[in-house]
Amino acid sequence: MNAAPKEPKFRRENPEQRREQLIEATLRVIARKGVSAATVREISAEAGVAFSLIRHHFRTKEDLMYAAYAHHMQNMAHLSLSSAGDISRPLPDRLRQCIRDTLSAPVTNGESLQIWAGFIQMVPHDDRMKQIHSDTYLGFRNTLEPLIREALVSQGSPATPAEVEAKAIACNAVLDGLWLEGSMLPDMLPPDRLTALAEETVFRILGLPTSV
Amino acid sequence: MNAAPKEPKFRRENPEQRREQLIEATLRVIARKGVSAATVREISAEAGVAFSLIRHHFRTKEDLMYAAYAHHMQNMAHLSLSSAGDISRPLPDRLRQCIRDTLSAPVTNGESLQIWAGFIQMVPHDDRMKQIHSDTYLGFRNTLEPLIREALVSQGSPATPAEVEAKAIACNAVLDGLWLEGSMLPDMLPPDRLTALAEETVFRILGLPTSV
DNA sequence: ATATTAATTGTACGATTGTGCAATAAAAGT
DNA sequence: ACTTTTATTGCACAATCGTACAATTAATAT
Repeated sequence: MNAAPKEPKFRRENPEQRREQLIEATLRVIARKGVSAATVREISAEAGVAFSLIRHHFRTKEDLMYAAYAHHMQNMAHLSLSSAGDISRPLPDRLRQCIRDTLSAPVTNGESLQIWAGFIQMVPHDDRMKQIHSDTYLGFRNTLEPLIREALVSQGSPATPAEVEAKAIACNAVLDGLWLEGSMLPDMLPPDRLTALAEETVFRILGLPTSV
Repeated sequence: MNAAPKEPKFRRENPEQRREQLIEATLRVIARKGVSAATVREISAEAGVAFSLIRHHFRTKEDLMYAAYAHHMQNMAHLSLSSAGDISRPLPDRLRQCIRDTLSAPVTNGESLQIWAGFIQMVPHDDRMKQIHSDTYLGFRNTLEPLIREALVSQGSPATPAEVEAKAIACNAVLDGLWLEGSMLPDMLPPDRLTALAEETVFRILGLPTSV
């Protein structure tokens, strides 16, 4: 009788894609309502699936959190430092680009901070969180260090490993601090202002000419 | 028969003191196990009282969280900047003292960071948290600014309001960033190292002589 | 001593949580 | 067309959450 093509009740997704959908739904929920609101039911509703599906793709909810944390951190690091290795551009340009990328959306952004803070408070209580944390943090600094070394060398400044490390930590701290403040008080500290402040401070730390 | 003095089953405490006990128990629990573990039952166990007592001293659990957040922030600010106003000491000394107080325990400290991160993620979703946040943050910067201004004036540097504010933000960012990193990686960045890095960077930002 | 006050306890309740498991159905193989 | 596979759903469950409220009991006033 009825030859109308029945609409399928759900789509079978590639497991890998589905995992990513669930991870991204998790991050959206955390950004919007905080970690405490990131329940399996809320997340699955955000992803448009039944809440029991989560446990088919992730052994526990914790596993989903691990995956979401790693995903978010790798994403932030990439957004911040993707221009660091572009050797076709002059050094100060690259540095400026990294500073700008770090201190404007979506990296410097209230939602990113929310996600970060939510995860950070789990780190001390969980070994796998610790692992993800130190991996991504050291990855960030290891990408930044060559830039610092190059800057010091170009100035004829002493570029001993100790010196490079110290300056890298200091520059990293400036970026972290401004990222923090810019994310929390976006009206008071818009991206242009943050970028200008960071450039001047970083260049001053490195002894580079403060271009004007 | 038995004239043994009955041991009272509990002590009636001054409400004000009890409130503070509960607040401090809350902060200990959050520091040790994270916000999600800070349930009324866990907190009251930490304080050594029945869990239903909490709701006699705080209208809701949220109210307890507000009080704990404000308490923690005021405490941190005081620990960090208590020497800022001591005009009997020369400026560089005061600056150095504030830097050291900020970048060593108990301010720079994994547990303080835990507490801070736990509360920070509540800020965007709650107006009273927002209020507490901006109050304490601006309070911190307003205490730091006179120090910056004094430093600039002592150097004969331009100390226009805009200039002072910019330098204050930069110095604040350095402290925030190093506080963050030192709290997360205490082994890699012990207080002495943090303090040395901060002094050099802050003095360089302000154009003060980098004493050696 | 006795009465009054309110800090404290004990228990119960509905809501929400992560998880377990059987039923269903979409997609791929035959 | 039929079977197989497994992604997906739907429902139930115990545990834990914040809250409500009546019963205690320490402390104070009379």
